[in-house]
Amino acid sequence: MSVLNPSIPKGTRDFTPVEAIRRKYIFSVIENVFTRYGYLPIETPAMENLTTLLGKYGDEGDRLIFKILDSGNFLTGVTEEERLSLTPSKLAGRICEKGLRYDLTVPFARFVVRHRNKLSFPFKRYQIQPVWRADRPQKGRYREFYQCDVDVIGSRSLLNEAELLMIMEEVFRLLGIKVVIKLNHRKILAGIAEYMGVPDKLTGLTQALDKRNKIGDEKVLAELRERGFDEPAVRKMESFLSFSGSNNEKISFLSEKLGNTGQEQTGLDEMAKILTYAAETGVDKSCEFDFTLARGLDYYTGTIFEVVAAGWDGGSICGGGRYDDLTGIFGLPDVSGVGVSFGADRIYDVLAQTGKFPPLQDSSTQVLFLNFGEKELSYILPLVRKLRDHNVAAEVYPDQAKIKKQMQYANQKNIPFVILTGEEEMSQGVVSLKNMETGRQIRVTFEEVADSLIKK
RNA sequence: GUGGAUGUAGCUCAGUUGGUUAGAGCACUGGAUUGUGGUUCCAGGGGUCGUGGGUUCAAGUCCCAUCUUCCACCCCA
Repeated sequence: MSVLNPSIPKGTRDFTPVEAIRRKYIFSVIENVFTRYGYLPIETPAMENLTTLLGKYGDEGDRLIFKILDSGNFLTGVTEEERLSLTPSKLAGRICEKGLRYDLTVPFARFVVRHRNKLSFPFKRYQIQPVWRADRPQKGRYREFYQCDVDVIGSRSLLNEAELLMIMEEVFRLLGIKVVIKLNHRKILAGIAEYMGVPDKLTGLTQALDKRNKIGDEKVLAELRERGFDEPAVRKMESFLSFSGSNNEKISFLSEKLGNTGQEQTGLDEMAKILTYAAETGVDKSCEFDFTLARGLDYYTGTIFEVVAAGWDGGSICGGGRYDDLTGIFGLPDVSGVGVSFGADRIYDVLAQTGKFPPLQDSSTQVLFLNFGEKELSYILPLVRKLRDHNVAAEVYPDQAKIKKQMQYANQKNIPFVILTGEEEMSQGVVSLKNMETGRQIRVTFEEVADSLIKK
C-alpha cells in the first residue's frame, strides 16, 4: 500500500495547540464584546444553494465561490455537446446546486427572511464561523478563514453605526492592536461622482480611489485618466485629494464643494451625526472619515467601514457597512441592516507580528500522576477523581512507562506538579508530591494534596 | 485568471566549475542514571534530493515540463 501525503488543500491550515489556544483567545474577546452590546448568536450551514450566493458579490466574487458537485450522477441531463462547449462556469451551473458560503452577511439576510416570524426586530445577531474563497493564497489571505460578524437588521437609526464603532474600538483596544477605523458613505461617493460629471462611472471611481494608500495621489489621478475620466473631472478630484483637515473640516469642505441638495447631503449629514455619537462615546479619536474609502461588495448602500492596523500590510482586519435591501431579493423588502466583520485570521497574524498575545498558560494540566502499575492505580484513582471534581486539571499517565519518560512528558507539557506513588508511599498511606519548578519533593497525605492544589 | 520566486531528514537549512557512500543543528530512540524531568556526555535510526522526462561516462547540481508552497497584481477578512 502506498503511503499517503499528509498534506491539506491549498490555502487551508492546521492549528497546533498553541495556535488553537490563541485563536480561542481572539474569539472569546470578540464574542464577549458582542454579547455585552446585546447581540445574540446564530449559525448557518457551511453550504448554501448557489442561487443564494451568486450575484451578490460582483463578477469577481462569483468566480471565487467554491462550488460543490451534485451527489449522484451529476451529468444527468447534460448532453455530450454541452459538456464540451459550455464554459466552465456555465457547466458548473448545470452540475452544481450548492456552494460554500463566501461571507456571513448574505446567509444572514437569507436567515432573517426565512425566520422572520420568530425574530423580534431590530434583530441583533453575531456569527462566528468559517467562510471559503477560491482565491490565490498569499500574505493575510486564506481560502478558509473565520469571520466574526455583528449585524443589526431592521433599524435605520445611526445609533447602530455608532455602536459598531464602539464595538470595533473596544475589541481592538482589548486586543492591544493600534488601529484606525475608517468610514465613508456610499452616498457621498455617489455625490462626488455626480459633481465630477461622471455619475455613471462610480464603480471605476471607487476602484481607483481605493488604491490611494497603496499608490499615492498622482497614480490615482493617472488611473482615472486611463479609465476615461475627462480632464475637468480629474482636476476636481485633484482638489479633493489635496485637501486635508479634521473629520469635521472634511465634511464642511465637501458640503461647500458639492452643494446641499441631493443624496450627498444625506450622506454628509449622516456622517456628521455618526461622528457626533462617536465623540460622545469617546471613540472618535480612533475614527477617520475618509472619502476615498471604497468597498467592493456590491450590496452596501450607506455607511461603509474598514479597519486597518498600524504597521500591517496584509489587508484590512475588519470591514462592513450598511445595506438597505439585502433581504429584498429573498422576498422581504425595505429592511435595512448594518454590520461589520472581524477577520480573525488576520487579527491573529497582526498579534503574532506585534507579539501582543497574552502569555498563555500552555499547560492546562496542573498535576500529573505517574503510573507505577495496577495496584498503585487503584490506590490513587480516588484522589484523581477528587481533584477533578474540585476543578483541578489532573491526568494520569496511561502507560506504565519508565519514570524518566513520564517525567519528561510532564516537563514538556509544562505541568507544575507530579505525584509519584509506589509501594513505599502506599504502605505509609501517602503520595510523593513533586514541584517541577523547584524540584522539591515531599510526602503528603491525600488531604494535604487536596488542600494545596485545590486552593489555587 | 496574470507575473515572480521556491522545493534536500519530522523542522530550519548547508551541499564548491556536474565527480566515489548527500551533511549539520534541532527533534526522535537507546545508554551513562532499571523510583525522578529541565543541564551535560555517548551511541543510533531516519532522505527514491517535489514529480516526470532529457543532456552526460557521471545530475542534488545543467535543460524542459508538471505539481507544491510563498510573494505581487486583481479582489478582499
